[in-house]
Formats: sequence, structure tokens, C-alpha cells
Amino acid sequence: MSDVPPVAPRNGLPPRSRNNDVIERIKTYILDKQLRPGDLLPTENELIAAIGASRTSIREAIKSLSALDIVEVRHGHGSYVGRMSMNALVESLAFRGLLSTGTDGKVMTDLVNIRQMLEQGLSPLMIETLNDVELANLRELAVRMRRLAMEGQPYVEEDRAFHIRLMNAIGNDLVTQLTEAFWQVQARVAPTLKVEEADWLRTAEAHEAIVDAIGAKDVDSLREAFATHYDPIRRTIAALFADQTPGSAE
Amino acid sequence: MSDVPPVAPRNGLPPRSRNNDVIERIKTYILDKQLRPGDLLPTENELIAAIGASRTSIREAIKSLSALDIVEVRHGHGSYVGRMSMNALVESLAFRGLLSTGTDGKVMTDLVNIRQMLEQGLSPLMIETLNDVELANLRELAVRMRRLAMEGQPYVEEDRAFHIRLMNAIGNDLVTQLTEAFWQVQARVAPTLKVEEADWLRTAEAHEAIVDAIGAKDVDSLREAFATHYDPIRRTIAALFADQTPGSAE
DNA sequence: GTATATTTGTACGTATGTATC
DNA sequence: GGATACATACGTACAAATATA
Repeated sequence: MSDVPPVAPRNGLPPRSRNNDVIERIKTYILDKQLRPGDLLPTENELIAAIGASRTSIREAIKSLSALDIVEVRHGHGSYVGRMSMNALVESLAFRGLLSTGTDGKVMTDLVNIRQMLEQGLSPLMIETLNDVELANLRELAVRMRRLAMEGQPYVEEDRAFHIRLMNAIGNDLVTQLTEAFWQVQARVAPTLKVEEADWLRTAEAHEAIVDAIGAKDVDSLREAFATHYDPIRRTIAALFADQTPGSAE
Repeated sequence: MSDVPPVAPRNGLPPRSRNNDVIERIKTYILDKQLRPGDLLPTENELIAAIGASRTSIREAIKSLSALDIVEVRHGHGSYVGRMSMNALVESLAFRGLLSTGTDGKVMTDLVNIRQMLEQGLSPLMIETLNDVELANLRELAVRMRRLAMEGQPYVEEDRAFHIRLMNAIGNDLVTQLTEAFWQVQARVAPTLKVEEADWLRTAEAHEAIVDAIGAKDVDSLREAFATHYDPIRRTIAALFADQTPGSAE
């Protein structure tokens, strides 16, 4: 320790924000030390001594950083450098989506549209990079979805896995995580959105169409398949918010 | 007040996390009351009385929510419902980008690629929705960029405004905010990335090409223009992070 | 298995900074 | 300026979780 820069004397000078000060100092500590996610951070007492702030301030700063997944705190263990996941985005967006339930619900339709646009935008890359093995995996998922749909059962996890795998093949970690995040937001705001029986089947078939289009290396029909895929979801979400359902048991 | 649900008796039961408890309670308070961004929240003392937690717990919970921009605290004023901006995403991603500086820097290249893919994916919509007035504004920005480039000056703000306006025309608020967020991350991690003189001019011309393609309603050349636009940025960022390996030419 | 040390979590009291009237 | 109602910061004490001996 003693590598955390102490708070500048600041003799009665503009107090500014003690908290932001501490946050900034912890951040620069991590950067200067070139720490990696999972690495151990100084204990609260060490930070108190090094930074020269009270325990309260240190803890509140860590709370902020923890919310952003920049640090991860384990009770009785210590604090570690966080994974910097998309968790903060999920929390923020999900709450925003829930809040918009009472009003327009535009956030969620915007979200679905982004998902579609992202996948349409990545269509050429998908065709270029997806190999036969991955394509076979995707097809297996799509077939399983159709089977479940015909049995009248939902297939949440398969759907999620399909889109994650699709993005994963691109090799852009950020876009995979974004996709995952958007999915989680959608799942949290519209949990098990009550899809019509017919839509389950339609969506399952849309997934097969996606696989087909990639296999045929046909960009246009792939883009079309994505649009078809998101159509029922868009409709369901629109209905969900137009309904203004009061029952929020859970 | 007294509308904030008090902490359940929880008679000696697993205390779980007091903090998450408080966080959840504040969230449900906002949702139940159907509050909108900017609305006033109960004071700390009121929350203490209503929830039955200590000031410390309340404050730490608010700190977390504040980091996610779910609540906004104004010193001496009170706490308000936050704007739920993309601020949390920016903070988290920016720090992640900074951390990756020492290693691969892949986060930033992924980020630039996402920006390109998003705009390429939205190309058809842009052509469809952008009217002459907005197109004229964009052209004005592009021309100003080229002028500045020829004078050897950078044009950070014009570039940002260009892309925000472009997305804004789509009508998808989320995608606009995502674009803005990505921009901010890029600006913070690679501040005024030292672009070559030639690249400034090339990028400015790429913006003009984008405007031209939209005006001509030519989707393919619009997508091509976006690729051309991001090429120098990709190269610059790659160079920025690969300063250890001077062997990689172009 | 128990005890103990370490570390984070919660609580409370008090003083100070900040904005409104 | 004064009074009031806030959030902010500090210090201390104790509880809870975890690891180690």
C-alpha cells in the first residue's frame, strides 16, 4: 500500500466532492498498478490510511464503483477489481423500461428495434464467419425450438442461447455482451411475455430461416429473416404496454 | 411518506443483504408511485423512518442507485428520480477501455466496429427517414469539417454532432443515446487520438460521402461510406494500443 | 470443531457544508 | 444575515462472513 495517492492537502480550499475524489483515487490506483479483473484491492483500513478519508467516504465510493462493476466486494473477504460487465447497463435500462410501463413503453420497442438492427447490420459478417459446426449447433437449437413450440411449450433459454451464439461467432466480445444485456433487460421488463401460441411457432421457424439464410450465404434473405423474427416480439411488446395491465403480482 | 414499505419483520431470519433490501425498496417506491425522472424522493430521514434502516445503509443504497443514474442527489436539495442515462455504461466501458490499454486494447476496436455496424445496419432507415433539411444540416457539418481539416485543425465536436444527428433522425432514442455513449467512451479512452494530418481530411471527406449516399438513396454506397469513415479510426486506435510492437506497418 | 484474526456490513451520534427562504 | 432543511463527512462500536490455526 501507500501507493494510493493521499488526498491533496486542500487546505480549506474548495472542498469539491470528497466522494468523487475517493472514487477517482481508487480508479487511478487500479490503473497505475495495472491490475486485472479479479485482483485484490487494498482493505478499507488501508484505503483509509492511504487516501486519508473516513471509512464512510471510502465505503460510499466503493459502493458506487461496485454498482458499475468496477470493483467487486466480497463480505469478509475483501474487495477486488470487478469484471466491468454490462450489469450497470442492464440495471439502468431495465428500471427505465419498467418506469416507462406506465407511459408509452417506447423504451422497449426501441430496444427490440436495436436488437434487430444490430443483427441485420452484422448479417454480412455472420455469413462470412460462421462455420459448419456452429451452424449445425444453431440449427439444432432452432429445431428444438420448433419442437417445443409444437408441444405448446415456451423456449426461453434456447432462444437466448441462439442469439448469443450467433453473436459470439463474430468475435466481437462487446457486441456479444450488448446482446446478452439487451436480452436480460427484455426478460426482466417483460418476463415471459405472453406470446400467442401461433407466435411461438412462427418465431421458431424464423430461427430456422435465419440458419437457412446463413447456410445459403444469402445476405438479403438473412436480413429479411431477422425482420420476420422480431415482428411478433414487437407486436407482443406493443400489446403489453397498450394493455396497461394492472396485475403485477410476482 | 410512510409509503415506503418497511423492512419485513424478518424475525431472526437470514438477514440477507440489508443494502440490497434498501435498494429494492427505493426502486419499488419509485415504481409504485409512478414517479418520473426529476420527481422528488423522500429525504434521508424520511427513508430512515419509513424503511427502518440506518442512515449509513440508506446512503450507501442511494450511492449505488446514483451510480446507475436511477436517482440523482443534489447536495442541500434532496434526492430525485434520475434520468437513467447511459452514464453508467460510459463509466464502466471507459474504465474497461483504459484498463485494456496495457494489454490488447481489443475493447476499443470492438467498440469502433460496433459503431460502424450499427450505422451500417441503420443505413436503409437513414435513407428512408432523413429529410432535406436534416441532410442540409449534415452537409454543413461535413463541409465545416473539411474546411477545418484543410486548415490543419481538428474537429471533434462537429464529428460528434454529425453522428448524433444522423441517429437522431431515426427516432430511436435508445440508439441515439448508445451512439452518444460510445462516442464518449472513445473520447475518454483515446482523448484527441492523434490522427495523422491526412486522416483528418480523409475522415472529413468520408462524412461528405455519407451525406452524398443518403441524398442519392444508395444503400450500398452508404454502407461503404461508413466503412471508409471508420477505417482511419480503426487504424489509429490499433496503433495507439500497439505502441509496443512497432513492426506492424499500416 | 472451536477459537481467533481479518475484513466487510450495519448502526448511531455529531459536526459541517450547502441551498432556500 | 439568520433560520431552516437538507445532504456530506467523520469516528466509533458492534455484527456478520470468511479464512486459518
